[in-house]
Amino acid sequence: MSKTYTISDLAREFDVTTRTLRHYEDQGLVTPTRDGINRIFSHRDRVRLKLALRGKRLGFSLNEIRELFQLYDLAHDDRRQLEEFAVKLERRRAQLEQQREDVEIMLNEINFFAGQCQRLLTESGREKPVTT
Amino acid sequence: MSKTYTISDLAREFDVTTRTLRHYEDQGLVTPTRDGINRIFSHRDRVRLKLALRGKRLGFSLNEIRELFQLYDLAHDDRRQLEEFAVKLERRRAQLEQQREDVEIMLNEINFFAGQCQRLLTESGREKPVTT
DNA sequence: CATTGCTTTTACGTAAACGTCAATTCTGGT
DNA sequence: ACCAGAATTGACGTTTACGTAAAAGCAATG
Repeated sequence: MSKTYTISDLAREFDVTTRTLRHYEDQGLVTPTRDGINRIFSHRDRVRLKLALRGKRLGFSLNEIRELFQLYDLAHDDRRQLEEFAVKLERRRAQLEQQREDVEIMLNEINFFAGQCQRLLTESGREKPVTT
Repeated sequence: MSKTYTISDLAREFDVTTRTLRHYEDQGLVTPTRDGINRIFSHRDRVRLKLALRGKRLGFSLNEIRELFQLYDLAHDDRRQLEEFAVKLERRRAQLEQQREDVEIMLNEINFFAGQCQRLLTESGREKPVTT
């Protein structure tokens, strides 16, 4: 008997609304069982939610995320599915490597601009010195 | 007299539709001049487009991107604007560092799964050997 | 000069990812 | 028994980022 979560447990923990969790169920990203009418989320659901939110931060759509989940679930037996999975993983990898590059470039730019800002701010600070 | 571009020049180069470029003009991301009725994009527009598309790949909204452009344009004189700019840069930096971490995690996962796939595929390849 | 090709504006359409009621229902506590 | 605080299911609304179709204007080319 492993740990379970209510909808608001997960909502709190991951800082999303309950609406979001219901929506993710509709989209097949999580598959909570029921206690009567109430949703019960498993540890697996929690993991999937975490993965989904990471995917989202990286700009993936819920469809893409679900597709990966499905392929991961199905790809164990079927060879065709497995090959398809491998292909999609390659695409993702390429995309992620592009993204890694983008992140580095932007971080460099931001560091540069932040430096400029600091310079300008401290300069104008000296022009108009504080009374302390 | 520096180089200029037509709408389809840029569309081709960056692999977007002309509709997208018009939309970006509406949103104030690019500011082409006119030759009669036709748009003429400058080098500056090209740079901004490139920045905008990088921002998009990282999941930023057009609003956020435009905001950064505006702040960058205005932040040279006004100290308040400059401080605001610095604050927003910090937020972006935090977000990008989160994203960098996300990318690394996902790349590791993908590498792991891709490895599994290869293993399974070559295994099943041996079970059913090719006739060559 | 007619066609082809690229451009324009206007304007409605759409998919994704939830937000936001509304109307109930359930449950724990007093 | 009763009330407050979560939970539920619809179902319509909203924002973003374009897609798409329609109607029209220039420009070169055969």
